[in-house]
Amino acid sequence: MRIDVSKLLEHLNPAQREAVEHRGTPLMVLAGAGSGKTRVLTHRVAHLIATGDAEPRNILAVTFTNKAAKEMKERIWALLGNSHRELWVGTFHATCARILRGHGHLLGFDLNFSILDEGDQLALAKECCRELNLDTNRFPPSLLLRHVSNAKQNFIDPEEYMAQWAGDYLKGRVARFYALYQEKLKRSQAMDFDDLLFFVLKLFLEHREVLDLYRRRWRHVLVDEFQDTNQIQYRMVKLLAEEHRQICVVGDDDQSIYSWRGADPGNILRFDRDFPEVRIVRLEQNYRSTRNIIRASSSLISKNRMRKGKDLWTANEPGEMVSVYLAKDEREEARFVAREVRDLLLGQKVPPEEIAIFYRTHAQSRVLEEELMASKVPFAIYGGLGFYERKEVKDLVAYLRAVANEADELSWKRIINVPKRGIGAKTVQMVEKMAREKSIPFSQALRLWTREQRGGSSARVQGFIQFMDQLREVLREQGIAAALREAMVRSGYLDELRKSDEEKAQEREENLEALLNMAVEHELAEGKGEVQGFLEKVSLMSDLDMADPNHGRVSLMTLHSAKGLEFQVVFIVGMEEGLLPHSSSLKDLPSLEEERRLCYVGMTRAKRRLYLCVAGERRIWGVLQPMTPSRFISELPSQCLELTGQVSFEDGFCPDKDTMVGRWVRHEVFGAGTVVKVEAGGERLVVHFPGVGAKRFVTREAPLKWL
DNA sequence: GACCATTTATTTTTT
DNA sequence: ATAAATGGTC
Repeated sequence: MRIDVSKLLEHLNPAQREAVEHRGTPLMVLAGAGSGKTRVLTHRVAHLIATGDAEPRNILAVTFTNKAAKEMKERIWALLGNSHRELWVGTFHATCARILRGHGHLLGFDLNFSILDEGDQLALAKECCRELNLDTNRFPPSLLLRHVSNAKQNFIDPEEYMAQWAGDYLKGRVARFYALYQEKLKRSQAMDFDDLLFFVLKLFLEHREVLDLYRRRWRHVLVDEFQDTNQIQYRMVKLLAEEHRQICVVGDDDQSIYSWRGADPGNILRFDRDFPEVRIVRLEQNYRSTRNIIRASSSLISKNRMRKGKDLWTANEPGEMVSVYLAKDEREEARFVAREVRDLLLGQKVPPEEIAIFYRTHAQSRVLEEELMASKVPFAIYGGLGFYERKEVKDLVAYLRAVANEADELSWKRIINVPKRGIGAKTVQMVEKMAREKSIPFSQALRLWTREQRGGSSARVQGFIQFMDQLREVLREQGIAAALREAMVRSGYLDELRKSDEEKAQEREENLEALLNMAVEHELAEGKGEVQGFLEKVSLMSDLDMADPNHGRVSLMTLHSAKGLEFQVVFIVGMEEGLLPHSSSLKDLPSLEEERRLCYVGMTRAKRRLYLCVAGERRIWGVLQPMTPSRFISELPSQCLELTGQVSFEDGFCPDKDTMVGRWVRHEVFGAGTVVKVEAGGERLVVHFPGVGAKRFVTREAPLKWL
């Protein structure tokens, strides 16, 4: 099929066009929020194909989320007029999983290896702690896992870690933990998320022929959200591209909000160094938001010192002011949001899916849910527990994993007594010991154990094994969905669920039904025998990806999950010191700046209308605490703000002087401002008014009211 | 092995 | 406030 090349370039601005047409040297696109980043990526891929510069199978495009990958694929197909299965667009993790299915055997991995999610990891970590007699108060599994993850992201294996840190009190223990953790993973033929990346890099470094294969295959490499790449991802990409140098990375340092997870925005600078002939294109025109929103956001982000610098501008109309609402407490804040949302829906006919409410922490969603519910506003919450993390879904998937990968000890142990079969911890312990002693997989030890033991639970174990063998047959002969149904019904799982007096039983059953439907769908798309692909999908998908065409619902989510989305109307709630910026980020400048970027990301999601909400007091962990408006609000230019809401502190209320700094006051003439300094033991105050500047007052006589 | 009481720890989390 | 994890008892 022929595609009109000039048509592809038609609706692009000069910078976008350059990014699409550029050839010959590495390319870095610094794309501001709403500047058409995805557009550039999709058009570039389509352009590569349309001009004949590349075959679909020679292109690798990596993203961070399945959702982004899916969107990109669909948009490219739309441009090209048909679907290209040979075109590889996927997340880093899915790409790595695929590579390892193909070549993992070179590192001793079974083709059917399992992928552990966070819950599985934690379960395994706890096991390790128990075996190592680690005091979980002093060394919480989550902390140990964090260290391990860090090590993996820096490509440090257990031996190297041990050699480096054996003498260190904490890290010496981490080292032992790391070694055992990896050993258990290997024994289970399992990998965690970091392993997928780690082992691909290892594969590339130790087996040049594999690297060469992929270098020849993927002659064009494109990376989305480049600011979010970690050390190991960067090295992977670099290895793939350093020979042909046909690489295009797209990112925005101002939207780097995952550095606490290992993302290293320094890779942007590193790219400059490793590919000195790089062509840099800046996309600075924003097509998404009104001028007021852009002005407020740009002003905020300009307060960051560590940035590459970009000037975002827009030709859009000024639009409405950014609303700052001062509420008495979180309840009143939620009521305001609910009331406003209702008005937008009914009065102004904004469709619900064009409205979003963002917060810093999940804990904040509860009041909002209650108030929205009370106002009969349809809404959906994203994040929190993902579909595949739900207990009942994980249980059922564990059955599938156990038969697909006999070595998967974690899965076997998970389901051995679910539903209850009278096989308890004692039995599991004994079988485990046996498996260790004979160095055989857990499932094999189970079989052996029934042969050697009489009485006790051995008959029940026998029954369990028989059931699993049967399940394997069903899977082989009738496919995934049939096997899931078998595991659900014939095991007695569903009966137990129905009998339980749990109030969520109904919901759980619906989830299982949804899982079955997904299995059927997968079979239709990929074929009945494709268990591995199904399990991979299940492990690598988050519920954010499933966020179905969330039609007819207002979206609630954390600021982190808001990245990459856009809405007509956006509310950011909890704009208070300690929440945004979060208290844990006040210790150093880099984390404070990341909080500012987080706020920036949230603000730039809004197309037409932006609300920032502040509560004067808030219940945190059950205790009522006075709150101060976020410094980020005072960093916005007052000309594009509209301050509304109740006065939330009584007149004359004077907190002690340590907590006065940062407090908001209202001045008869200057309007709202924040206290920036307390002088002479509280007798004088320096107050900063947005757009006016700093003013000094005698506290007693100042015409100020606390907000 | 199951159940109830007490204790404990709560940032964000694309995969 | 809350939920999960632990520890004791039956």
